[in-house]
Amino acid sequence: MSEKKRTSRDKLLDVTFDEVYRYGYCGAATATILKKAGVPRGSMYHHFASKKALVMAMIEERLSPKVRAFFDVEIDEDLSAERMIDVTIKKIAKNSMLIKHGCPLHRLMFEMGALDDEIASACEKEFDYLVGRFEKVLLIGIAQGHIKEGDAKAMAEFFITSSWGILSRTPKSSSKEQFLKDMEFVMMALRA
Amino acid sequence: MSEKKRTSRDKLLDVTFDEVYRYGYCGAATATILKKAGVPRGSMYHHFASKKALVMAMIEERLSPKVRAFFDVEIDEDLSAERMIDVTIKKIAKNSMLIKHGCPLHRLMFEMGALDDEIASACEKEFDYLVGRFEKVLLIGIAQGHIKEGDAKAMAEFFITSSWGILSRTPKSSSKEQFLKDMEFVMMALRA
DNA sequence: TCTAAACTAGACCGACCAATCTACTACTAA
DNA sequence: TTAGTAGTAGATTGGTCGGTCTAGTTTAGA
Repeated sequence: MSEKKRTSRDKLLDVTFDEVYRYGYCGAATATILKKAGVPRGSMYHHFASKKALVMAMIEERLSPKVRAFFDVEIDEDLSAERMIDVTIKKIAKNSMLIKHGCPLHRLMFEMGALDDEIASACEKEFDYLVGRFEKVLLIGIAQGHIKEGDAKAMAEFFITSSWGILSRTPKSSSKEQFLKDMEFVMMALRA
Repeated sequence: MSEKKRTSRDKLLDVTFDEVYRYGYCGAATATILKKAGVPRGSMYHHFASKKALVMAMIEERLSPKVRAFFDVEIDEDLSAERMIDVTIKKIAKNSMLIKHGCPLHRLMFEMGALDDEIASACEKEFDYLVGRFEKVLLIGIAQGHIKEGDAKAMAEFFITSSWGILSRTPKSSSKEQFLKDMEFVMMALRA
């Protein structure tokens, strides 16, 4: 497997992530992706059967790792659950793209939810992963007595969906300070 | 001003609301809108200068009233603030379109936030209205002692954005029960 | 060195997009 | 009756969309 092969494919995936994040699935044009990646049409359709296939690969190889890197709680048994979540929140707050344009997974999931089952399912899979991770942390928190007793999975889903909503304001009206203030409310609902 | 004139314009606005709600601004095709409304192209461009102008009118004359009808808190000084909010939550929960496809204002605002300033501003105006209404109710709640002391505007923004996030799951994974459960967490953050 | 597969390259295709155009009809007021 | 306006009607336009096609180039193994 040559370096060039991977390079061309990788460029396509990188640019596709950016374009879909910015303009959505419908708004992202293959012609633009091709131009920005500096890759000819034939190469794209050699590597991917269709625009949809390109986006499905992008979800798995770009969006998923990025989202996990930012939204995932790093579990550290030595820390309190509250501290682990706090670190995650601060990490999100530091990423200005997330603050201004929201979570890319949320964007795609919300747009495609009713339009394409396969893309929606791929997004849901990521959502479920994040929920699972947060659930684990919340269970630790409940055991530690820092988090309210109750359905940890439901709490995790509340945490992620409400965070997504908080992050989904217009770039103009969103800010790091606003986000942190709102997340404080979210935590109030979960703390024991 | 004839009846027919209003009928044609109205049909266009009604169908535009549906199509934009379902497929987004980019995904909504004027050809489809025209076909579903049973209105010829010329009529549409007689009433509206462009697709964007059509959507701007739709926001003001359809989306805004609908969103206010569902998301707005009806202020009733005889009730407790908590009860007023509870009525609003129950009203949202009863609307299956909102539960399955999320808030149409949120959809458009999230899609267009970075793509068109005028549409984004029109949406923000509605957001600000809703925030203002909730703020008023929360201030009543604070006075009554049912709601936590604090920045009522920030609380109102938290309430709306987190509700939007909670409502923005895929149609497959969203349900009335899930929504009510999640809104209970939101209220936990606000109750005194 | 030869061959097959992997990959690049971009011209090209029909479908569809928003928007324009000209012609026509219905209504209204002078 | 007539002139002007509001609205209907849909064919047409230029541009963009995702996707196909054929040809050329590079790479890896026999």
